[in-house]
Amino acid sequence: MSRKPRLRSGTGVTMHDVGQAAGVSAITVSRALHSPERVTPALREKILQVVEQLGYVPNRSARQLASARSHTVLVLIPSLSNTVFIDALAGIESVLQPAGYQMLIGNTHYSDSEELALLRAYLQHSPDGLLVTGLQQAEAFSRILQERQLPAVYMMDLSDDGRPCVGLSQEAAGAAMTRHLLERGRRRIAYLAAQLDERVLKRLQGYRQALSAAGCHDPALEWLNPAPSSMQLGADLLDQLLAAHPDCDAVFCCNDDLAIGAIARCQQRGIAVPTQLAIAGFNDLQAAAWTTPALSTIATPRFAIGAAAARLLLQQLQGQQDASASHCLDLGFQLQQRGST
Amino acid sequence: MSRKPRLRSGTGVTMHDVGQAAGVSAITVSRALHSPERVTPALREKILQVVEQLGYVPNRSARQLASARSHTVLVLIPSLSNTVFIDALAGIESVLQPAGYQMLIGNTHYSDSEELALLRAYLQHSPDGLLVTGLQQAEAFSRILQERQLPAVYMMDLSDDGRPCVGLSQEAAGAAMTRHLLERGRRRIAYLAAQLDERVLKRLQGYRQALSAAGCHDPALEWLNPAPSSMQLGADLLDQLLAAHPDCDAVFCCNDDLAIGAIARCQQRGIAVPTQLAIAGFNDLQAAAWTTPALSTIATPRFAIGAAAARLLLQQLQGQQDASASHCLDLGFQLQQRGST
DNA sequence: TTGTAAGCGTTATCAA
DNA sequence: TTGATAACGCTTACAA
Repeated sequence: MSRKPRLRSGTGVTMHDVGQAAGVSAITVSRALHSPERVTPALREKILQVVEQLGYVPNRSARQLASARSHTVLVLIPSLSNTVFIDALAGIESVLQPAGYQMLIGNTHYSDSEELALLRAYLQHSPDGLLVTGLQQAEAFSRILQERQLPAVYMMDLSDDGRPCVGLSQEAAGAAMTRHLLERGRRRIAYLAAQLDERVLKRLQGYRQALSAAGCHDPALEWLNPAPSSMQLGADLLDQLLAAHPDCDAVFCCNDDLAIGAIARCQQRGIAVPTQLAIAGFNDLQAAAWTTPALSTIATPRFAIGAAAARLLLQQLQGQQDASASHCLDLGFQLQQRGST
Repeated sequence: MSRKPRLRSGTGVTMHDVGQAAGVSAITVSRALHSPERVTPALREKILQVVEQLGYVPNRSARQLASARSHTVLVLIPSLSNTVFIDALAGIESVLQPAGYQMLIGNTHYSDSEELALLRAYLQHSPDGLLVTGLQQAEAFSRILQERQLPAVYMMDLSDDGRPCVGLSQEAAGAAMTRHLLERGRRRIAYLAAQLDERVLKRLQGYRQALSAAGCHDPALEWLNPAPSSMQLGADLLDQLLAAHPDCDAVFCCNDDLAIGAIARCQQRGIAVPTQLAIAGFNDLQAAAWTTPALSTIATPRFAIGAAAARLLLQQLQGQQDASASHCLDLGFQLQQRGST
């Protein structure tokens, strides 16, 4: 009675094959690979040899199906073209990969609804956990996480509701840069912003606080544009701003891209930076140190944030979290003063 | 006889459950979802309703295991911090996601051995195909692909051995920029390079050809450094180069990062660009248009390359490839002349 | 410490 | 057009 042969993935070497060749059963091979301590050293040695010989590659689908654990983490970031998130990704990778976890990357394109759609789509992979950028998601988002009991760690900002997070206070950072400009003697300080995601708006809050405290907040100097950030946009917005407010003596750009465009435009227009106009950015991208003059900015520990968030998530996955401790990790920021202020 | 209950992933709603609720069998649900034409429209409608109602989410592991197809593509890129590859990634994503394919991203860190290790590791996911950066891999690499009959498309360069690829002639691009500098009247043209991956070396070949043809090739002006590219390195290498060869009248940097650092250093040192020294880059990153003066460079269609490579791979996966046609897609490049030359 | 039996959720095969 | 049955390769539960 010939059984019907089905397509086989990979080389077709299974645990069963390895077991036969080593004179043991499949389950022993499984143990030798995943819980070495439960198998006699000599036996384990032999099994590993056979694995090598036959070129056995474990089948992850089968493993997932049987164990109901995917060893997979879904990472949601707003953009691939923003170095900030790529750096965080690199940090995540540095932790997840050695731990045997796979990361699935979802690009939300700064959209709540795309984010939700991605979550739904990636649910098919039954990720063990999530790393999410920011604290604000679509309403259904957290409901789904709760229904499925999916652990998540939030990155880049600090939560005030007990959700585990790793990041920095965007508000404090915005305030810090604004105070720096005040200390440099500026009073007509504009906030130039694009994209207007939650982090950009929190920096705006910090900017407002600092200026209000100093008694020089002027809402007319908040120059906001929802378009995606770019150097070109930075240059354009600077032109607009100066046309409307020629008395402006400093521009705090919500990120380095805008700031680099703004500085270049000043060069083109012969506006002296920082004498006539101080310019500040945010994030400390590599290029910030190489403009003329070099750009003052806020350095953010993106790689460390990604790595710490991944570590925190792994702890949760491995059940090591104290339900008591609120896990909100503030990794801070650093003001990089350079020539532009 | 109570069966032992096991951990269930996700919500625990299975095809079987959906089938029961809709009064059909599981297999019919499967067909309703994946081959609609094989199910009565009315029935299909009903099934979809139940799917919605119960919040059914297909289990990808089970699907993979049963069908021996993972709908997953492994993408190998040398670096996450280089925009060039991120752009390609975005192009890939734009094709793969709508087609229902998942991309697994492997970061090789510019290392053949890491690349091989990644391939081995990701084999566990039994990817249906590969998108690989560059043409040069470790020896075992292609052997594994052959053993497993894994289709692969190579990106960023043009193969001369029939392997399917999408990219541009790095050599021709290197030659084109060099000829441009010659046309601008330069004769002492240096090649400033870092990282020294295969693409950088091919551009070097193009540079050599063009200069030899013009009778002004001087090997002493090839300034190569294996360290990772950075703006800092570009500035440093420029200093070294000029110290050794003060008569140099143009510098062709192997990428924009180096070039941006070099231009900034010229500004700092008061070297007139391009009058005294012309500077050219490669890739046309966003920042290239915003240096002072703006950087002349070679624009490369990264997004399009990623997208086309993904499309080509999908064709192979769906068995639409003509074995006859050699699939080597040259998407070309464009010389962007700006102020620096 | 090792093995046996059963089941994870889906799809391929074959039959109705 | 639909369904019954048997895999897919692995791991859990339990027994030896």
